[in-house]
Amino acid sequence: MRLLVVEDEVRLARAVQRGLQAEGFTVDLAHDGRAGLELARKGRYDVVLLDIMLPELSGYRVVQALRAERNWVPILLLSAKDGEYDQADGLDAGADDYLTKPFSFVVLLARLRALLRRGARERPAVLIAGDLRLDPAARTVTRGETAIALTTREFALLEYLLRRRGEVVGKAELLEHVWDALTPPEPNVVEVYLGYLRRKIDAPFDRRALTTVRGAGYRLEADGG
Amino acid sequence: MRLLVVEDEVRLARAVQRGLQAEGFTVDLAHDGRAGLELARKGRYDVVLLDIMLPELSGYRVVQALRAERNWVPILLLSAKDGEYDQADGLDAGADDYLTKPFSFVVLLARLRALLRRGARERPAVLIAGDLRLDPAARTVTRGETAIALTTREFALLEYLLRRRGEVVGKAELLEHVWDALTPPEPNVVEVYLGYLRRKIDAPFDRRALTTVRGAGYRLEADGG
DNA sequence: CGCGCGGCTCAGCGTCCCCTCAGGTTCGGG
DNA sequence: CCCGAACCTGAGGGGACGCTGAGCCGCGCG
Repeated sequence: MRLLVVEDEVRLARAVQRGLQAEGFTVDLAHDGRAGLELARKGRYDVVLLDIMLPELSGYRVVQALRAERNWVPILLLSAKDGEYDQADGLDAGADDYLTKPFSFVVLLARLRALLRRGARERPAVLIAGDLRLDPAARTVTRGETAIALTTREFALLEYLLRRRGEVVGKAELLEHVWDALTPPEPNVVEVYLGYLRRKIDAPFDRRALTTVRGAGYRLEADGG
Repeated sequence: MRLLVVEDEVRLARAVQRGLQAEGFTVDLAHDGRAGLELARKGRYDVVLLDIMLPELSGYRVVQALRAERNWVPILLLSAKDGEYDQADGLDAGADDYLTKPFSFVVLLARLRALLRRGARERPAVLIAGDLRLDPAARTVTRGETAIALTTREFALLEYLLRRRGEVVGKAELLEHVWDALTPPEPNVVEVYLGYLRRKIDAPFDRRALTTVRGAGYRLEADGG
């Protein structure tokens, strides 16, 4: 579960971040409205915690902007003042809930869980490169019409490469993101798994989507090979 | 739009009723938990406003009872005290939102609208995947022409998977949503019940609607297998 | 009271996956 | 052409994961 916390009060932001991380969430931070909007656009978060009073761009505007782009990520507003119109306006602009500062961590958690339960049942976008398709939600991969069965690790690797298709991705970066960073395995696993992927998504179709860039890493061709 | 207001403080209840009627809602009243539960069961309301402190049956219990019956009417809790655990418990019991008394009418309206917006999105009457049909209201399941008898737990599990058909649903998520989170059972029950379901809805028909995605969870195929 | 049923736990088993290792191959530089 | 570095690949061990049959418990009912 990935959360985004947009909050200009740095101490509070960090406290919330630590608490939520302790609960097992992955938490990104932004400290002003513009940065928050940027991140929310790209980040595919499960929930966004959004302060109303923000420098650069108010939380209210951020909600408006996201909704205008048909981005339905669940938004939990944080409001310092309890001026009722602010909150009501925020909700009408498309936020899903709000909390009044100061709030207790227990309440925050309960609200978050409620939002997550509810979910923005909008599916994450399908990743595509040529005729190669990967659906993160359904956890399926197809090339043309044929479905391809991948193991967990293979899937994670291909998803990462697809998200950065066209770019060269270093072996170290793959190790860090696709494998758990705690006890890093032999770098050789990357080669091994690239081999597995090639045999599943390239060889049977006589294609070459996965390119080795000697000394630099690997690249998934944007056109699918 | 029909609303139900369950509130023992008669003057407040009537005030809210008048206000909401002025906004164009149809508003029924109940003044204790038992009557509220009765009405909520039969009434097909779009939203229920529910006081937590109620004679006969607390609002918290009413939520529990309705959710246990898989009645997903959107519920907005009204709480007099602001003891955080009450609100958190209420939300965890399945309420959708809460307001702390005293609340302003503007905020109440905004929250209501947020709930209505949300509520309208989901909750289709009958869930379908291929020739597999599940009717939550009638509590029936059929595959093609044949009716299938399921136990309570099997039904709940299948319903959840159907609501997210095509997506992979993690074991933890199933535990959290299909089983009560209070005393979480062994994760193995999920496997056990998936086995039961397979024997009832897949094996007799020589189909494979329920797919295991090793390391990730289970997926109910959108086309029914 | 005995019985059946539904819900759950447990332990055993088979399978699949992940990772390592070692030997082979390719590539580029000198 | 030679050499080393980088990469590929087949084989295999060990562990994680999921499935299933057996069994226990509580409950409702005849």
